[in-house]
Amino acid sequence: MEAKKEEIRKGPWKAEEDEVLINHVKKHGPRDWSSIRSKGLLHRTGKSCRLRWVNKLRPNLKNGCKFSMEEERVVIELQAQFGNKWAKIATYLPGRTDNDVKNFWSSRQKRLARILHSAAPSSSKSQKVKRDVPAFHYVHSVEAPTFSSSLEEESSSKVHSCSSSYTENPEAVRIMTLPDMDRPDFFSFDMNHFQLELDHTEKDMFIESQPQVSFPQIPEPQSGLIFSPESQELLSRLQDPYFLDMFGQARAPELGNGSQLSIGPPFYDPVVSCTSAAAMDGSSNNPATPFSFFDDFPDNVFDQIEKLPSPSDW
DNA sequence: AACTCTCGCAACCGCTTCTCA
DNA sequence: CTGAGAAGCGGTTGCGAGAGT
Repeated sequence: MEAKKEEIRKGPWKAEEDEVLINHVKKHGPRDWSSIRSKGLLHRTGKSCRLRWVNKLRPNLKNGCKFSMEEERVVIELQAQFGNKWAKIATYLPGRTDNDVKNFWSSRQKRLARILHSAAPSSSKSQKVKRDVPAFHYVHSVEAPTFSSSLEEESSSKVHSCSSSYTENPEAVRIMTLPDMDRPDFFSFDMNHFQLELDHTEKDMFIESQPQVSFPQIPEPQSGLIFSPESQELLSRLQDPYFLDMFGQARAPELGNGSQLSIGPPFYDPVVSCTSAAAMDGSSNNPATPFSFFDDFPDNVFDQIEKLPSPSDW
């Protein structure tokens, strides 16, 4: 008649269960998870109880609060430094759990992968759907691409200037790069590279502060490209310095030169950041503030980017 | 209005590491 | 030292909500 003692409940937690779990923690602290079930308090595994506590019930969690820009930055940099050590990364982000960080990262990666994949000529069929061609004016391109291991040398590679508003944002460092993907199928366009033009001052600053990486090149734009304001905004984000971190370093956490990262252990107050009006009311994209480059990539941002010849052709 | 797609999130699974008898 | 159980961690899955068609 009554449910078997062995029956283990799964799925979403009820408020009553949460209450039982909270009471248990009040009495015994966040441990002895298995005893919750063995005492018959809940028909959940200890593992499940622990997870529920850690991810949802623990005090001071920032549930329902989007990652602030600063948090994004931290995650990107720490992921580059530590790899997928979500629990470790989460310790730098008070109020965030490893699950939060993991979900944040994977969803952004997925979005980015989709966007980049849609840039591939072979997959262009799937990209037309949502938006019109973005407006983005390439003013000119200069010099031919060169490949070298030196960033200084790279700075003379093929670059493009553009008329988007990013040029007015001194915070924006103007390089984007793509990951050195170890999955050959990640891009079907043969790892063509991207690079945007630096103005000299900022470029020099960037060069001084960044590791040397092989810079992808922005494919030669077709003349007269016009991108929507939305895409211009996106493209401006692509020039965020942390874009470089994410792609250039994220895949090489074990590199000995992780010291090139600019951050150290906990260095900001994400709670404050979370509770700021901008973070809470969704206005964090206020153009007056540093942008969050991950947000809202238009699906077809790379629609007009042409395939480059593979480096072996150069 | 119905359907599809994408995203964010919660929770589970399986493996590894830790603790303790 | 060793083995069993507990705890921790990273990867994956499933679902609901919202936006787009």
